[in-house]
Amino acid sequence: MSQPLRDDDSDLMKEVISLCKQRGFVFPSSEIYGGLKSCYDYGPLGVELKRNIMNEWWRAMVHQREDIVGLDASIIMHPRVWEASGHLAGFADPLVDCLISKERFRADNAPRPAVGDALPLSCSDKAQAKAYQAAIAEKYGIELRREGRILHGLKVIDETTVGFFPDGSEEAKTEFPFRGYVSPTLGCPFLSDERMFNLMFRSSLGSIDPLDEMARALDGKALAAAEIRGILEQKMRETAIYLRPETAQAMFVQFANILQAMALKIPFGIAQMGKSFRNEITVEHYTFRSCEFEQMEMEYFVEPGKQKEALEYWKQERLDWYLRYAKEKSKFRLRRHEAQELAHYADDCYDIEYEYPWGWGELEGVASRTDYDLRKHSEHSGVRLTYFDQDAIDPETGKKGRHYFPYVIEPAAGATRTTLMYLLDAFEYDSPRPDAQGREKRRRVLKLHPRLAPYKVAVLPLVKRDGMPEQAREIVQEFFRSGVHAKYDEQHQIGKRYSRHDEVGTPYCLTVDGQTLEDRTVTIRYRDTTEQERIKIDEALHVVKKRLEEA
RNA sequence: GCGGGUGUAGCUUAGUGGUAAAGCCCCAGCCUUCCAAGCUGGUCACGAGGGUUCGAUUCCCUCCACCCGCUCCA
Repeated sequence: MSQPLRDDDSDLMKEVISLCKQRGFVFPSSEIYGGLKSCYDYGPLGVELKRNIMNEWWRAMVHQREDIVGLDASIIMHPRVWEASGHLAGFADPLVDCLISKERFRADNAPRPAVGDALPLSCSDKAQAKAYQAAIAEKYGIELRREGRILHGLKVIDETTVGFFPDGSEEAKTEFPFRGYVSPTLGCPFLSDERMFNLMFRSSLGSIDPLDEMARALDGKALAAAEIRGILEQKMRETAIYLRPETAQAMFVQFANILQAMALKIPFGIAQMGKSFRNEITVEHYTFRSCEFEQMEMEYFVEPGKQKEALEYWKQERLDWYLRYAKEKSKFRLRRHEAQELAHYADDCYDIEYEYPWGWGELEGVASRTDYDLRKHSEHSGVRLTYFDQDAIDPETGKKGRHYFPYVIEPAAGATRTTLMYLLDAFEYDSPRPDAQGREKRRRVLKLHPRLAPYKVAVLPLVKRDGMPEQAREIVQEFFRSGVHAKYDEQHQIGKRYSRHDEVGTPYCLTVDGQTLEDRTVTIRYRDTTEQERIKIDEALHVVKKRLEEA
């Protein structure tokens, strides 16, 4: 029986991060220069794992069905793509810091008290209330009345003014500018300026440095900061391009080409995997949230009205896909978005979530995107991005033949997240058991699904003599030729080699021993049970392939 | 970005105002015929930059990175 790591999962992340670095799965990016925030590199084993995961996705989404085709679009697209999609405007969130409590929040989601409302500041406890009371007195010269953990005295006068009303007073003693909202936790109107955090990476296309243009535009002018910003923004825009914040848009932008080239009939899908980039406000949890990440997205186009059943289908299909390779099935769930949680383009959405060591977090969003994207791109480009269905009845004319914007169901998965998730899922310490010397040892093993494992098979001479290495090399060559990723290993004693392969998740070990030289048989050892069987050399490749196929 | 914590070898840890110890790993050799054995030898570290000091890994400052919250969402 396996047991969870220690008492809880709190050290699981540490263990996995450490293993990843030790055994070549994931390294901090640019580490010799001190690392770079949230950037990680996939090492020799990590790249295999991530690739295997992405290949499995591609296989399930594209190769194993007839209604989905692939795309590999340029990461840099026309800037107008992002105007049309709403990312240029909508992807910039106005963020504000509360000057008293220091909490950071989105201005558009903050509570908006009405004119005439009192603004009690609710602190977490008495001590905090006292501290905030003092801070406000010092900064703004007003003495709020404290009642337990609440501070009283502020009131909204009109849309742009709050006042300090000492006890019993009808007249505001002091007035302050009011933004129309307060900080969510404290309820405080003393706020920093709104700052836009554009989540897209901006660069410029073209070999001419836009800085020269900017310098010329500003030369000799005495301007205020806002005016300078306006000019710079203008000059920047002329050559600005953006790194895509999602792979999805290319599939809408290429909708007409793909439809035409492939003669597709609705319902059909377009799938794409690749890098995306977002200037996250905060990065966290190792590779879980980073500015550069990899996605596996598919846009599934359906007739308007059929989106609900397609959503039902895809949310289940995608959950099943994760479960197919997972060890702990109970750590997955579907969670439907609340109405106010939905993005502006969505009419419904499910998240596929995994219970990470820090709690439930998203792996994939399966969103019902309506016809928003195709409609927008059609408006902005002037190109008709509708589908003509000759059998459908046009609801307006009642006749056969209908042009419409297809509705879209989008399963959007995080490939980097999925990679982290399967590492966490596979990581395990076996129960302690005595080793050959009778000492208690716990086996550290990555119980990755065989098709995800970096090495499929290790080929090992039992000892480094008597022709065993030669025989083993012959066997491993056969695997190389057939494209099954194999590893020849002759260092250290056999037990150590087994456990090293357990640690990186190699599901099968083939061992050449004395008997091999007599009857051309080898032992095959299974990672999860450590049990062994004897098989013929000539069957080894077939046996491994079959196991991989059936796993 | 703000608040709190952390930073010594590939990994896990010890330690000191006089340039550092161990276990595991790794490398070479001996030994070894199935689950991290043993023996011998070896490589490798005080996150970066300033300051205080005769002297800093240790004290101070700044930066960088990581972890935990606020926020985000693939």
